[in-house]
Amino acid sequence: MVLNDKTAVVKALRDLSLYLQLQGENSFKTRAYDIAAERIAGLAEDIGELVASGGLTALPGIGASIAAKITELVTTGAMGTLDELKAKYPPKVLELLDVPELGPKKVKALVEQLQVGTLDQLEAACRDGRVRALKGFGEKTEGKILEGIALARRSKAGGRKRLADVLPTAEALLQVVQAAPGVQRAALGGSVRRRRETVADVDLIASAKDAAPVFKALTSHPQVAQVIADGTSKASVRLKDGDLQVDLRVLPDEDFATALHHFTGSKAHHIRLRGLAQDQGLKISEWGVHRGDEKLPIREEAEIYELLGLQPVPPELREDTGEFEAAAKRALPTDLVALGDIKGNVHAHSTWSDGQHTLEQMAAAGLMLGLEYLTVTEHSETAGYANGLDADRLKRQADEIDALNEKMQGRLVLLKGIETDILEDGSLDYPDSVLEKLDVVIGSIHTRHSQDEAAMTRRVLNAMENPHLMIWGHPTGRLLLKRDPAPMRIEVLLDKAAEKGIAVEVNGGPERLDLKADHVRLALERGVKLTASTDAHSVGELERNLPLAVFTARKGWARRGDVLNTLSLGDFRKALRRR
DNA sequence: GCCGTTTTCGGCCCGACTGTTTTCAGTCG
Repeated sequence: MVLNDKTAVVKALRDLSLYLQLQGENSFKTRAYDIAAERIAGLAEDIGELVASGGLTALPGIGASIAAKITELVTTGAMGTLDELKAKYPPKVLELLDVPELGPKKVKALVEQLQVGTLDQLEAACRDGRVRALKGFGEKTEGKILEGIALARRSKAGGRKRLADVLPTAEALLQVVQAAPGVQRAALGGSVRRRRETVADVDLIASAKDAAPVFKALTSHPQVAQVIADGTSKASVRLKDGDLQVDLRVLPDEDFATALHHFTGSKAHHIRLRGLAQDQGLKISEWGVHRGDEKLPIREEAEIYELLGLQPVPPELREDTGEFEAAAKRALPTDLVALGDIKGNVHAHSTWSDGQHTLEQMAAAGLMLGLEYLTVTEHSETAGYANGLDADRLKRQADEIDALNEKMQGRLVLLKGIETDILEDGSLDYPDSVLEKLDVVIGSIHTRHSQDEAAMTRRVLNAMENPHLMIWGHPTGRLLLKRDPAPMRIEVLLDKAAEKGIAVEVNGGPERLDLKADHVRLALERGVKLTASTDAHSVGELERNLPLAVFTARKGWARRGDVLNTLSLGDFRKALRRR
């Protein structure tokens, strides 16, 4: 085993697909590599173990050929086929594909006929007018490529944005569309609706008899920087704020459900669903479900699934990661946790440590949100950077909590807790004599994220041996688009959490969403309970972060009963009782 | 390249929009 790195395998497969596309290879063949890449990306198991056990070909979409290439990469650190292809092209050729308007065919022409190999060279070729001289290119394409180059340079990080950063804009634009003249129904679609943790654009779907005024409402909006496309059923714009692309579709109301379904995706989900439809002599597109020339009336999305003998699939679950198998057996969860199920806030900070608002302000905000209880979990002593509490200040805070609880007369109850650091050796940051007095003990890692996998795993295993640990906070420590998850054997740790009855947090901090949805599923398979936590450092975050935690839990197939803070106060405390 | 209770060969989701075209290719989602 030379390269036990899942992301490297995924990247190699994706790159291989791109190079083969540049070669002009059969699209079904290149898609096979993309499908395999997605399969590996969604994999929870250790790629090295899978290779060693020979289990790769058991995965759908991975046959002998791709399995051999993955095995080669993992065992030798290189993939011969990929290296040979790379050698045929300029080293940075794939970044040309990041330019909107440029796909494999156009890039191939540019590389072969103009010897263009970098964004800079492509820009120069456009400015010299050499691009427009190529067959299939013209003046307009040249201009669009120039714009695309600028865009590609601006969004080097792959162009994806955090869900939390896009959601407010998306919801505001939905309101703009809903308010447009003649709109009957309107909804968000795409990866925003599926609650992907990062999204590339915003999809809006609306129904109206006359589409023109609806398109106008979007294209004339003051936030719009550029209108990319403006057709009879679709308009695309780019917003001033963050280069965010927004696509709007407007259709007759009879097509709304199938259009919404279509533009919700995912692509992988559609490919499976349409394959199943074909088997039954049906054709599904955004324009409806057809049997031959007959168009079947579809009023709601659920009818599409029922027509195929499937249980309707909630948007968050439409990723082709097992939902079809479950839907065929009618085994999909029908009680995914929802925002309205949450009775208490877990994980909050105040001015006692690094929060922005006082305990009283946080309590008042919790009350306004209709919560029954709120766990006060400041940082612990070692977290000096966050004004962590020593045992003495923790005691004084307890007095303030007692006073506040008395004042609120049970309308909202503050629970005494701590977010203790899990120290480098896995010990917690306070002696048992302090921890045993607390209602809630969250253990989190805040330092030394760079320990290797074995050390990090041992560290958390040790922490879980502590009978006072109740909740494992933001388990992997990742920061979306910023910091990778800490290396750790997540399955081993979730096994341990299940054994010890430790709950695992789904942290709704916009940058965290940790556990992530894939890991939530792993936890649930083991019977581990979750908390949908806000990790709120201000009253605003109490409200903002809870939906994000709930969305992430839902996307991981969490049901109401899997999430401890759906319980009322008494049951929540019982569920957290120390071992 | 993957896959298979009709198939080990012959399929593989489907359509809109744009620009370069004289009927369509490429890109996108």
